[in-house]
Amino acid sequence: MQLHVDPNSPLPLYAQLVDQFRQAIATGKLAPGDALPTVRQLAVDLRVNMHTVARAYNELSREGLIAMRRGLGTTVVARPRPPEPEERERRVSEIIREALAEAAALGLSSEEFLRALTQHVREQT
Amino acid sequence: MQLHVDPNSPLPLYAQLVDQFRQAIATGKLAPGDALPTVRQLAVDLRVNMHTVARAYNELSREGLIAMRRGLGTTVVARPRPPEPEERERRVSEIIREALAEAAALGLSSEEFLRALTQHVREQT
DNA sequence: TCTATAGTTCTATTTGTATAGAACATTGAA
DNA sequence: TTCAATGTTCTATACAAATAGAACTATAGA
Repeated sequence: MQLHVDPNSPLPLYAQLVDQFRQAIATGKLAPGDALPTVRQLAVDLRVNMHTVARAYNELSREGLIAMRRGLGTTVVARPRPPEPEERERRVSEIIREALAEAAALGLSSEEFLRALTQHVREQT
Repeated sequence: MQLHVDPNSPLPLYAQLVDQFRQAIATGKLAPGDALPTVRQLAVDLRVNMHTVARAYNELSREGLIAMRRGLGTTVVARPRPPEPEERERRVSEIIREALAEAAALGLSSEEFLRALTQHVREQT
């Protein structure tokens, strides 16, 4: 799993890590039982402070996604509870709205973006 | 133009403002010549400090998107230079990749997301 | 039991964000 | 010229983020 942090981003480092792990777990790239790098190791790899990694892990732990145990390391516990259909609907709309807005900022109409996505999905299969 | 800031977001307030204005300008919601709220006024409206708004405006000014003039106020100067086709291509891919990842985190396959987007676009017209 | 591993806690320092209040500088309009 | 509007600069304070280093605690395995 490739992780990266951008010290110049206005998003705090710990939040960048949380986002990436949350995403990886939600999509199954990290499955329950999988081990995460140790706090110290990841800190060295990313050239980041141990406490910064620990903070990210603690956040994920609070959410119930991972479990940290002294001497043992950290492992994925569970995939997040899937949202209610209504909430899910709302969030899909939000994803679409945001993607279209970003595409528009590049000069793409909704139709053009839809075409690009269609092609992308076709190529994946 | 409706603006909003979330004090609980890990993204700094000034960065939230920059994002929203950059987006509005890029999509044409704010066109060259349009006036932005004054630093003081927007600070009052958003219940945010004057310096926070000023910082956001300064960032946008540095990018050449707006011009601030004492006594006159702040106006949109230009739409951002459109990226080269190659760069544009790359960024569209990135938008797609991210949207699909977020959709996947909600349990949607690429095909399901494509279907949702198709429907969304149809409804817009 | 001993030891290495890995998370936890503590203190301290630096930097960035946000707030507050005040004063200053420039501009257009009265 | 005078004034109000608007951005600019300055000082100060509070808090969060990030870093650094050290010591502590729980665990599995030799």
